[in-house]
Amino acid sequence: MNDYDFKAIEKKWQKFWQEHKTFSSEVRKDKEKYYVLEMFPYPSGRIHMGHVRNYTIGDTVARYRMTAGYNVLHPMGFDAFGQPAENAAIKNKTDPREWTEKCIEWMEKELKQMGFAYDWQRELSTHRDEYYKWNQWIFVKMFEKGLAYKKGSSVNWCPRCETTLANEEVINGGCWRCEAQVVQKELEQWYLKITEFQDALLEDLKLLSDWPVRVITMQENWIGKSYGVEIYFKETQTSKTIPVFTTRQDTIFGATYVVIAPEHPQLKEIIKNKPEEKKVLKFIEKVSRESKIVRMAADVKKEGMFTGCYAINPVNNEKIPIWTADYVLMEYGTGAIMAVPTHDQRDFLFAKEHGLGVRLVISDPKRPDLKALEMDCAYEEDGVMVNSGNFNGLDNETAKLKIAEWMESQKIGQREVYFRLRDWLVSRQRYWGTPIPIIYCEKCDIVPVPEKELPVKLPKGAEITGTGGSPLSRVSGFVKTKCPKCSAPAKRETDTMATFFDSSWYFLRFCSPRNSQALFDKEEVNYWMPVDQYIGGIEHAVLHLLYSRFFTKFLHSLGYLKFREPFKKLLTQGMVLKDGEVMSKSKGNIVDPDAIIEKYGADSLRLCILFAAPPEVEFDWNDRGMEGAWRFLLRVYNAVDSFCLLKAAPAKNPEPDFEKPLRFKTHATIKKVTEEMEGGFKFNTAISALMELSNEITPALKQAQAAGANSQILKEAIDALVILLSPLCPHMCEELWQRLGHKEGSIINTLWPKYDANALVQDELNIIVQINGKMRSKIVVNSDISEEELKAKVLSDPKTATWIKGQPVKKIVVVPKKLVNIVV
RNA sequence: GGGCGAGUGGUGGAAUGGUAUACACGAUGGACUUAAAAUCCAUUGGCCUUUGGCUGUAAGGGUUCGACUCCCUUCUCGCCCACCA
Repeated sequence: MNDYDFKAIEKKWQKFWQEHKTFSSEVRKDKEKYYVLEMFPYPSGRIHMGHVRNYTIGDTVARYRMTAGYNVLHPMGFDAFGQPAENAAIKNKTDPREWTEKCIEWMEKELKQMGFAYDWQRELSTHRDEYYKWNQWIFVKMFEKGLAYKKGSSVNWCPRCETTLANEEVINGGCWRCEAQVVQKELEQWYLKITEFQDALLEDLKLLSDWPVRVITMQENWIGKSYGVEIYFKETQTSKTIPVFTTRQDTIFGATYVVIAPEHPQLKEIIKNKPEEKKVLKFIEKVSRESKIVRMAADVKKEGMFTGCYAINPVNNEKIPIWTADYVLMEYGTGAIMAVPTHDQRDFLFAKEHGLGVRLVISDPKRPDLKALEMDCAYEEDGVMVNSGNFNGLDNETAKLKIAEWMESQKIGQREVYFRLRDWLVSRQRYWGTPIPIIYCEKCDIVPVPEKELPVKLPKGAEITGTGGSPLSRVSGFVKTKCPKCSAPAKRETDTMATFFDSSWYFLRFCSPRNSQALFDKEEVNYWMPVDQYIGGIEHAVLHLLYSRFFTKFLHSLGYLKFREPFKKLLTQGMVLKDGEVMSKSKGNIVDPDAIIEKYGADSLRLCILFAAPPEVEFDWNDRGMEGAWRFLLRVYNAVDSFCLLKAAPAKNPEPDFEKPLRFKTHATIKKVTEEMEGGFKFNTAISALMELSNEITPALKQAQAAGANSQILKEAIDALVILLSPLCPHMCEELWQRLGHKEGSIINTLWPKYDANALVQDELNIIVQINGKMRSKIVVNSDISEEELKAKVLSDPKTATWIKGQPVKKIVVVPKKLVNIVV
């Protein structure tokens, strides 16, 4: 029926690319570099539609850049450490390494089936010691700089995974991986001092103008820098200073009580020997047992009690009660607040519940007569200062500055900046990860493993049960070692690193993946980096992208990198849903890419997924889309096939009437598709433009067939169609390109076409005629018509005249080359 | 509660101040066929008195010669953050 044997074509070209190393890359100073990277996958064994979408977008960008003459780096690897391998080990008694290697093998095969233009010679996997050796190297460097440190504190603990979690890994109070409720646990753990770079991480977001705004906002919120004042309240009995942090120092005259976090170290001191002591201690005990999630749930009533103590408000020497309550967190600010019920909703609710005082200090311009006692919610907006001593009458924004300055001069407060960002808890009680390269010696304390002894290899044969802490602690041959400093018997650290550590610098390793002397070659990394276009899921907006920026800044501070930001441009692609839901095994709504490739081929799948929606929008998978993609490819294939059968054009090419419009369409399409490939990335509209071109080629081809001869304009259109489509559907286009007479090499070595501006100049223009803004007529005019001639022509148009009906013309608006609007 | 985004035919979507619904899917009718599939052709927002006209981009208002597009109000949905003082 048809000859488009996609199976044979796809196999043929995949083999060709592999044999000719078409996509291998090397540093070349004579060409402009372009590094395009998609977030590397966890090797689960099978690729899913999310991968297909992510990697098709990246591949299209990469292939376009290759064809456009750039020196392109487009690598692929595997983020191979992590829990699924360990879970499989527990369930099936398999070795995580074997399981992972097997999965990688399957996955590579599937990726190759999609025809992605990767430089496979650069492939890496984080579970190999040649890679994780450099994880350990980075860790040691951080340790030496004081940026990797161990401390005991209350940590996030997933009871199901039996391991610690970073703050970034706690989503809605649950584990990011298994969704189990996270609890707090007192543990001694390793942290990375990401806060060392908090200012740079926030400030340099300004350099990322090509990142989606929402990712920037999410990172800003996560870092959470707030400017405020630390105000010194004095406890009346002990005269101890209790600093509180506020961003609303303008409301200080409205403070009617102070709240101190239950965990606050000063709390136990000030309540000593007070009648309330016992009750308060009981409350502290109760809160400490509560999980953070329960405590922070929005709908839970805030609990608290009076401590029996009082504090002096330093601005007016007022004596106000000190309370303790679970709505104040020890981790943020100073762990104590001044409560202003009239201008903070949380304080308002708490004050109402416990009958605490209220005083209005900022008046609402919309309700100037409002009284504090009549309020039904806090007024948190701007307004004019009242009941605030010398500051009355000022607007509160001005007062903020004046009060801060005045407090500093009186030494009752100090301007401060607080961040929400916390250091990164990086140790995990897992087997399948990078061993933390640390040795504990009784004499020398914590000693990092010297560089020449790296890597600390992950031992084989550890018993993985999923319970009872770090599996490595049960491998005695691993634990027992000698102190590198004093050679006394010592013990190894048995925790492993969070896998986000591995992925925080892999983009650097791709620049020199086989280097055994260093984590990367300095020259190569500074040639290829930063990544010009990074593509991945929005779910990494904070986690992976923030950590990667942190690592880049760290290595930059050591002088290894010349750049401060790893990813110049970021595209966050939308999810692929099925029936409005995320595809998952448990829901049984998985669409298997393999089955689709089997039926329609990889090119159709690539086209379908790009045509379905713009890349950043999520879309619902529909099998019908495949039919449409398939039909289009078939039409293109058949068109090129029939074109090849035509005789070459005679020396004197007769000009069939299709030629001029076809040439216009060809060059308009080149323009449109090039713009989208360059950075617009609306592949869906690029594809529709290609379909339009194809729709114009079809009748032109019929005419040429009838005439029995070729046409240069038709040839140009067909060539353009094949090249412009090649980044999207590479196999078929390689094949067609060859049939069109280009016998040598790959289509990526052909230069991407440039549009001819002359071809886009039209002799005649369609002008829209509007009466009072409504479209009433269309006229065709010469493109060089003057404005006056155009007006005259429009007014003489009979159809226009019937609409004017002799009414006086008030105004004529002319939009050059587009329309004329007559106002009557 | 805060932030960001979105709302357009039966469906995915196009148009970012100038012909609303490009391109496709689906549907209907026709050609081909013994038949079906495939393919090709035609129609396809709604309404009407149908060679024409009215109306129409969540709802209402505004700015403009002209608004899906800009501004204000309201509604709905999605995502992210959420006792951060």
